[in-house]
Amino acid sequence: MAKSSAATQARISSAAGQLFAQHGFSRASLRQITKKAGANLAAVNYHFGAKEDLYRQVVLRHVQTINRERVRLLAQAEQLAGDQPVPLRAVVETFVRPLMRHASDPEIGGPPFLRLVARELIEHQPFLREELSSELDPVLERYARVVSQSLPGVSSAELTLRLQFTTGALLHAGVIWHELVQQAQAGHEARDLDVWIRRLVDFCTAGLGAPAGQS
Amino acid sequence: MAKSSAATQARISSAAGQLFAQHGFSRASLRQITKKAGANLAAVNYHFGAKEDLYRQVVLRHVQTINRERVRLLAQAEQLAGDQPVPLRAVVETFVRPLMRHASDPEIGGPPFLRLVARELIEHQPFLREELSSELDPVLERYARVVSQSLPGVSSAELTLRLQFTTGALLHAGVIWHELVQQAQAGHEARDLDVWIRRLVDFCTAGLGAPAGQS
DNA sequence: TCAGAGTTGAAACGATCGTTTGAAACATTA
DNA sequence: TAATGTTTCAAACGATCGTTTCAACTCTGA
Repeated sequence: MAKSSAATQARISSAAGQLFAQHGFSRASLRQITKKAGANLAAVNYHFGAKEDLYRQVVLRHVQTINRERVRLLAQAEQLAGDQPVPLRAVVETFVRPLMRHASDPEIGGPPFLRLVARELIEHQPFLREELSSELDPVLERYARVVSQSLPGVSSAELTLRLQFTTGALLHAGVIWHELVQQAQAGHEARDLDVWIRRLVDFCTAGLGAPAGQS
Repeated sequence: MAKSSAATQARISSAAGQLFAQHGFSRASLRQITKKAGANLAAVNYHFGAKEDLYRQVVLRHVQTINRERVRLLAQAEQLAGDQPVPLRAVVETFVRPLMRHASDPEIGGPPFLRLVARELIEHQPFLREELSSELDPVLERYARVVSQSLPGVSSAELTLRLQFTTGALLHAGVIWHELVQQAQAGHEARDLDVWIRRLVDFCTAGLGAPAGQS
């Protein structure tokens, strides 16, 4: 019986992921979600508790997946660099690529999910703010340390800020990329994602390594 | 009698601006708005039509104010440069400063309004998408032309994209700046805004002028 | 001064929302 | 098979929403 329960939860979670991403927390109704999932309306409250709990679970699942992949790639790059500092461009790649890949893969999240993350960073829904911070902040601090080794001339406060700017550029880029792909009736696929990532990495690498303190 | 009508509309519009910014379109209710404005619930539909019309008016008012100031500063910078290309850094300043100033001035919009703009660029509410695009796109194209003169080595497509990245970094920076100011119990005020803008301009200027096409 | 347009007000309408309820259906264990 | 715990289901609850209605009020112009 536990099998049926898990399957229902998975269907609801998947449908919720798509509808929350498309319409946001308050506009995606539980009736929409359960209908798309082929489940009963009451199933959400039975399996997940309140609507907020379902939302929390969906958002954190995406963010955790991306962050795990980032940490994995970053460790790999560090190993490759040996005792030299990791090249800045390689660090940025590990920061950008997992999120863009996640956004471009319909299997795991698909383009719309990026809006979900971007929206969440803007809205900071009170009931999820802390959990999201405790998930994101350690990774950002890790990146700040690694980047500071590649850029010894830039202060720590400056780098923390620039990583935030990078995050903003990345999120906005992802949202726009999604819209462009939708308009351009597909046809490009994976290669274009690589071009997009390269341009984004160009931009962010230069920004992170900018000469500091001009007037 | 027209005087009373205009005053009521202004109170509603102001209250709506604050509440839409804080809670978003669907979560800010007309009952909240009219209560804050000291007006009757029916006054919104009487003076503005539907809730969507009120929202549209509020968002466009902010965006138009910022864009007018951008164009003004850009023309001023062009005049100062004579027949030389405008220095890239100066162009970025005219792009960044009006939005950050608008966001930091409680009189005209205040910090929360930035969330409203950022959210709108993510959500693209269907009923306002076109109007917002027709307001933003010409300005972005204007900037693409000016920047391309300062950066003759970068292709037009690349620059358009980099301006989008700049927009993303700018919006995210504004949202975060608002949160930090709230946490840090003020005390810093205008000087800190300038530091913040300088750092953001450092980042974006370097990003826009990045060497293109690395692997 | 008085008819009439413009504006405000209280109340209600219909719709949708998240959540709860209690019975039916199901699988599992004794 | 009988008993037990788990999951599904249809239905309803209470609350809130945007909008409409229509009477009361206010000010203008002849």
